[in-house]
Amino acid sequence: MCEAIVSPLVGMVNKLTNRSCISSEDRARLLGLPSTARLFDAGSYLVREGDSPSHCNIIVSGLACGHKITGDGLRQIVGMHMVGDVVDLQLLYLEIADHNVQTLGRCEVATVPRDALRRLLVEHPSISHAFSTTILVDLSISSEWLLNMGRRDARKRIAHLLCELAARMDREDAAPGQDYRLPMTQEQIADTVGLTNVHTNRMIKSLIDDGLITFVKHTITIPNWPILVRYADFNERYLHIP
Amino acid sequence: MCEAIVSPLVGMVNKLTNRSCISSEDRARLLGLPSTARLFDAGSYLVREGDSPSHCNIIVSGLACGHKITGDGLRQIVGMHMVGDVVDLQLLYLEIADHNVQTLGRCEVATVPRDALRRLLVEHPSISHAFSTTILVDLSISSEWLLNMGRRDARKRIAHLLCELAARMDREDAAPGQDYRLPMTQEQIADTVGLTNVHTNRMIKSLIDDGLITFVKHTITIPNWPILVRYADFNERYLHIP
DNA sequence: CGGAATGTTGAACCGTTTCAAACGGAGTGG
DNA sequence: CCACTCCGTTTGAAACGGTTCAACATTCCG
Repeated sequence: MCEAIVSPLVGMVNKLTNRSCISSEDRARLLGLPSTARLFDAGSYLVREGDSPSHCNIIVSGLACGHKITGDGLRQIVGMHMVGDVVDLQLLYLEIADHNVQTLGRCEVATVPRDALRRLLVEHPSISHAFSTTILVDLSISSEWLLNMGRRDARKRIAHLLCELAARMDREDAAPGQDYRLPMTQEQIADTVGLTNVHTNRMIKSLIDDGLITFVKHTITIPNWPILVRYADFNERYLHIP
Repeated sequence: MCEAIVSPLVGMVNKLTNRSCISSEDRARLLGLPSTARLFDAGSYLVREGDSPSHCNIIVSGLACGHKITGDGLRQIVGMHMVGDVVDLQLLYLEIADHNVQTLGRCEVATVPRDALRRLLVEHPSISHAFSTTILVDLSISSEWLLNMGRRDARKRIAHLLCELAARMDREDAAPGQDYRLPMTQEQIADTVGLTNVHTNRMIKSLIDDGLITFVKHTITIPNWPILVRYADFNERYLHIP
């Protein structure tokens, strides 16, 4: 019995394969990309606005977020990246990054030369197809976030985010409504849903008090999934889970 | 002097060519797609959430928007489409639409069989590259909208939107700060920035009173572009205009 | 010209922010 | 092992920005 060395890119390949049909040769090509994995502390920057890095980052374990900052220093988180995600998909086709990417909690990240990845994209349509699909799903999530921030009140907004994360989290058992680890501070949640940390705290409290969720030690539990889903007006269609 | 018949797709091809390097053969292939153009009244639906249409829509003239609706009927506009845009890029790689697309003002729209377009994508990497770039720019705009809605107050939010539209509008002279036609009602602007129509009205009024903009007969004028840009905290980097 | 859609205004109300202070837990050094 | 600090959470009270509702004015369009 010999344990094969697992590429840090398996997460990425699995995710791409789920979303799109990729031949086993193409899978092998992706896994064959030169990559190095590294461990980052919570709050490390992986990409900074204005950068034009020569490497792409892929989450191997942990969580990261993309964010932007206004002229007067207010922060808005514009996306969440989970295991298997390429956090800088932007750089596949655009030259400079227009937002920052930062780890949430400790995070293992694989690095791949941008050029090597780009070469695969032009040479193998099905790989390019898979990445494009991923970008479209990101865009779709982004649209739902706009709806969430623009048209739902604070409590629903947070509930909706928690539903989405539950649905997107990579877990062995597919059933939602289980616990999941959420290595975010309440301030970061606030920056995700466009509220203040104080008000976010009150609303989370009230969700807990009403028994809709549990939130201890960075672990979210959803005791009754259908109830939270209905309350949050959550419809997972926009996630395009196959 | 014989006037050549112009394909309704020239707008699209120009836009793609601006963003990405496309050979003249590929340009010809795109222009050669079978297409039919049609005129739509204001408020016509081009795509509905849940649809899986067999055709893609491209704006030939006019303006359209994408929007989503919450469970209790509140609307949020999640994207704006101008001439040359494929309004249902989603459908290039995903099967079902997760938001609606509706015209704003009268709108000329070209229609292309989805399969024909998809075939071009797999056969010609540079075409696929161009569309992917477009999707990434849309995603980038979406992120900036999140920042705008989440972290800027009502007046700035509207000012920022008006700057963005000025910068994105397809005009002969590239200089911003000129007039542009904006065939939207204030209610639609409200639905774009996540406010009520009443408050939107007051804020637009106050922008006008302070001389930052002019807005008569669906035409926006920006008398002093740098001042509005600074006020709105607008940085066009996220538009990735080449 | 008439009716419907859109824009405008006022006043009361409420959800969210702001500011300030206290609490709790984790990690560090004496 | 305790005292200390740091960071994140919690709570209260007051202020503010944006909403709501309702009425009226204006523009658009058939």
